[in-house]
Formats: sequence, C-alpha cells, structure tokens
Amino acid sequence: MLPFTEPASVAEAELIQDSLRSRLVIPASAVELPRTVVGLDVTYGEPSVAAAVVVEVATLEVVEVATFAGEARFPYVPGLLAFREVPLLLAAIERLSTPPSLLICDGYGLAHPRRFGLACHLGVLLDLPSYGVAKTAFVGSSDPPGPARGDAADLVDAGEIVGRVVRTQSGVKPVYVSAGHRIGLDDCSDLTLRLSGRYRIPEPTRQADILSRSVLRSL
DNA sequence: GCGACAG
DNA sequence: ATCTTGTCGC
Repeated sequence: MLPFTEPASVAEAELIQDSLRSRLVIPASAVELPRTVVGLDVTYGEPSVAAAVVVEVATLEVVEVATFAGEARFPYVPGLLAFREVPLLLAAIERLSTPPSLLICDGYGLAHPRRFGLACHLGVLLDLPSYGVAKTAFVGSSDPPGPARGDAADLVDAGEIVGRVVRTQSGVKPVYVSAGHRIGLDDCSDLTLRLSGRYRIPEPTRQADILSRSVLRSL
C-alpha cells in the first residue's frame, strides 16, 4: 500500500491529487462482486471517530466492526475532504481482522473537481476496489431520476459522465454514486441498490454512520 | 466578479 | 459535519 502524504497547504494537496490520479484504474466491464464489503464514515468531534463496518452482501448482516478515534489534522475544504478523513479511515480499516475487499465511502469518487475524490484516494492508497455514495450534490448536474426505487440518471460534469444519481427508495431523495478505483459505474449502481434494504443510504455506510456517532457519544 | 461548495 | 424538540405523516 502507498503511504498517506499530509499536505502543508491547499496547493500541495491539489498536487498530490493530480499525482495520485495517474494510478487510477476504472475497468470498462463488470468485476466479480466480493462476499463482503466495507462501509466507511467519520463523525466529527473531540476527538473525531472513524468507523469501518464489514457487511455480508447476500444478507446485509454486519460481520465485523472497527473504529479509530483521533484528531482530524486537515481543515474541511470542498474538494479536499480526503485529507481530513483518510488518516482516520486508514487507522480504522487497519484494525479489521479480515482484509477488506471493497470499500464504500460516504462522499464522492470521480465526481470531483479534479476527478479524485475520497473514494479514489482510499482506493488508490490501498489498491482496493472502492466507490462513493454521497447524500448531497457536489459537482455536475443531472436530470431528476424517475420516482421509483432503481430509477437513475447520469451525473454529468464538463460533458463527462462522472457518476449516477440513484433512487434507492421510491419517493425518497436520491443518492449520488461515483466510482473510486477498480470498479465501473454500473457495478457501483447495482451494488448500491443491492445494499439498500429499506433505507435511503446503503447498509454499510449507514451502519458506519450509526457506529461512529455512538462511539463519539460514549467518549 | 459573484456564488456555490462531499463531510 | 454540528448546534437542537417536537411534530407531521406513512
């Protein structure tokens, strides 16, 4: 795995993204789906808490969890979220007993100003398939997806399809899916729907959100 | 130039 | 993200 580099400035952070982006691999065809996936999230506080939750794809059951509490070292800057979250998330992932097979992040992958969001960053550093599921818009635009679960619309930025707006529950606000590394957009969308039981947010990141919040409360 | 801007 | 209760509705 590649080491995380802590940038000393916004300009340096952008250079790091441009450099790591050259290692991105996005396959054109479907990849084999793993038996389990890892949902990731960070809740901010003092300290902040990162959570990694392993979920079995077939049953949506939680198989293992790990957390890490520490200070976020980089400020929140739109487009540079990874520098705030990656160190904490890597520490949580390292505490899992089983090696992760696919990462699902709370945020964006390729749908990013420099095409290198959080999901790309984690995927490249760990050389693992990864993608992002965000709750609100960031870059690009789309037609509104149809009203039924499974309806979706391309997310387009600068004439490029960078992600997909996916309705995971009928009549509920859609989520924003974008590929991170070593997985194509179709697979990301399919997996997101498969992992969304009765909630808007797919189970892995939903559980990571719940866990990181509860751990922070208990500190 | 102005506003918007993942978490 | 977070500060924060009740409330409307399926």
